[in-house]
Amino acid sequence: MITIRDVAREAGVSIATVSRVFNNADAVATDTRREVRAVAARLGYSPHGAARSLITRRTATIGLILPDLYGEFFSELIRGVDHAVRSQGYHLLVSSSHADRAEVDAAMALMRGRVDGVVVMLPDRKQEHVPLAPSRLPLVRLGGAPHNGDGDAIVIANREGARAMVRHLVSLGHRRIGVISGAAGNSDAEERIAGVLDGLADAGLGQDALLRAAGDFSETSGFRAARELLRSDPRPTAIFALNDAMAIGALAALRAEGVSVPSEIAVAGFDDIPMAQFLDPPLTTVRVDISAMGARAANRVLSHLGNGPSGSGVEIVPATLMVRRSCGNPEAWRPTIPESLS
Amino acid sequence: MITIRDVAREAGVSIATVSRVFNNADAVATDTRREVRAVAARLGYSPHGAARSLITRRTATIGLILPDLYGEFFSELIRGVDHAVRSQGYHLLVSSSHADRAEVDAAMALMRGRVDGVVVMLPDRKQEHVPLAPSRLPLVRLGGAPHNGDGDAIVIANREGARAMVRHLVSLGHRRIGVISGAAGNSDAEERIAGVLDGLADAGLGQDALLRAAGDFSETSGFRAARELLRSDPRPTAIFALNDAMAIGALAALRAEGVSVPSEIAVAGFDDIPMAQFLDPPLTTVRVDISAMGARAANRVLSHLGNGPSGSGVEIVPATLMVRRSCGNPEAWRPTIPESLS
DNA sequence: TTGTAGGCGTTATCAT
DNA sequence: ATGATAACGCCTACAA
Repeated sequence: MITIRDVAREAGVSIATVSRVFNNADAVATDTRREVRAVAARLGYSPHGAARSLITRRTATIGLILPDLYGEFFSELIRGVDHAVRSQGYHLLVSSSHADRAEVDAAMALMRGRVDGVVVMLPDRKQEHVPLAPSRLPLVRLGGAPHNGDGDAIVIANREGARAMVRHLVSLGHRRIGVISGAAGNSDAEERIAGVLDGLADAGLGQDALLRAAGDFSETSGFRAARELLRSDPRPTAIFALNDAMAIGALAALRAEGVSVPSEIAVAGFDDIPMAQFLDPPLTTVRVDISAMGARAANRVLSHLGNGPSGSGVEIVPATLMVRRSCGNPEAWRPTIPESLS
Repeated sequence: MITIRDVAREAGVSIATVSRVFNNADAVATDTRREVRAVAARLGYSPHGAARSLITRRTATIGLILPDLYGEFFSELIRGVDHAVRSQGYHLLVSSSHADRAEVDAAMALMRGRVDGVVVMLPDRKQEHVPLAPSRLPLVRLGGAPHNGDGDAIVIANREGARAMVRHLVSLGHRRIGVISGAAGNSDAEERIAGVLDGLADAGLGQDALLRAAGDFSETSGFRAARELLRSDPRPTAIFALNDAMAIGALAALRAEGVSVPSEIAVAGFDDIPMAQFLDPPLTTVRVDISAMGARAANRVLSHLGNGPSGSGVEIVPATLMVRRSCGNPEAWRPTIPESLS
């Protein structure tokens, strides 16, 4: 390994000077600086991150802890976080597939001395109160319930979004709505259920307008749940899956059963799967800008590190109702075509 | 910050002993070990990563450098890499959005002392010969051309996949095939073009069977290119977009123009967008297991670090032709339904 | 079984 | 403007 010493020796200066050059300290003669840079380039030297952060007490890295990495949701999320983080000169340390709280704690412990702050998405509701005690790192929670005691958080407007969807469905004349719920204990799912109830209440409809079927956010569970809903009598005229993956599963089930969508049964989803807009039959969804959510979380952490404007508390990311028109109509595709081409 | 000293003092032992406990050294009395663990837990101590890796000369982290993070491709990729890496107790440092070689080099320099090895996906063909010189890290290239001088690499069977697709299209009777090419200079795209030519040659067809339109792997460019292909006379009976995103753009264009798919014009794609199978009109694609590709790359790096079986050289990930039947037929959806449910 | 001490590569504080 | 040197938190011979 080639160290700062090698550069110093080769350039005929002290290591302090080399260090100054690489830290853009001003008190270095222009000639010296140029010489050092040249030698460093020739030797292929670059500072050692670990050594630097040991003395500096900053790693220029933020950690991202996720429950799982599946589908476009996390792709978007990581992209948002990465973008925000890099724009401030930080690195991104990703750790995913943490099914329970113990694993999250372990991941956080492993991150000590590797990151300056961390964005955490908890896998489960009952594990939502993050222990700020052991970890003294700036921490921002991502997703989950809005009111969650202490700490910063970026959460989705789950309740409002679901409420808007139900109101929309009711306005289309639906009086019997099947809801495919999310993973048990998942607070995003629970918030959305609450929003569904809100929406029904808004419309003055009772619980009999609601048929529930259990899902776990997976496509397979959506397929299964939709088939179950079809067996109820009378069956629903609309199915609202609490995330897009399950909505897609539901579409597959309806197609398999020969049910036409949306004329016989309308299908709605929730989340952000950009490609959902290309699906046929059409899927009305509540869209969330996941990438922006990730960026906000990252910026929040960075703000605690002294970068950018500071903020704290719970921030809510809007969930917007996206209505798709019937699919046979070319107009329905219009929104997917860039403005400049239409 | 709470250090190993604090634990040592509190537990009434030396820091060496505490260190031994945390490194599972055997030469520690059971009582001592238990006591140290208890104190550490009470104090919320965990070893400092930077300090540890400074002396250990290993960071237990591997880096992943990517050109961009868009769509499910990278989600899958990261998932594969993350999984492989974590199973060996390593962390994952992600750095994306590197549009050109200079940025890749910068990212690699920044990673010195932060990672033990690195997986790099180059943004561009002419930048494919990675400089192993400055970086002494184990490095595995991901994607790109198979024969690329020195170094390890995991690449997609681009040529074979594209060839299979063309042969398939020809076997369906298509004699005029529009190809939407990929980003200029992108070697995956170039390999696929070569495969297309192979396929035509196999069928004894000349260049007149091929209509080319330029794309850049974006959905928008696919839309634009498809519209261009429609204007040619005679127009193609099949359109093969060199990745799925462009294929989706092409579908939108055909729909906008009122062309029915696949009866009037068949559309084919390339890559791995799992959701592509839910699209209607149906999209025949060459599927690549991106997640597995990421895992292989990671394992290759890890093998150079002494974990698992060693290997070297270029490894090729298969590209499989996935044929979708007509969409009006419920059978077409069958493959998307889990076995256990059908 | 446990403690002592040197050093990992860098930055920061003093001198000069 | 530059150089010596003490940390930073930890691991690991070597001693005890």
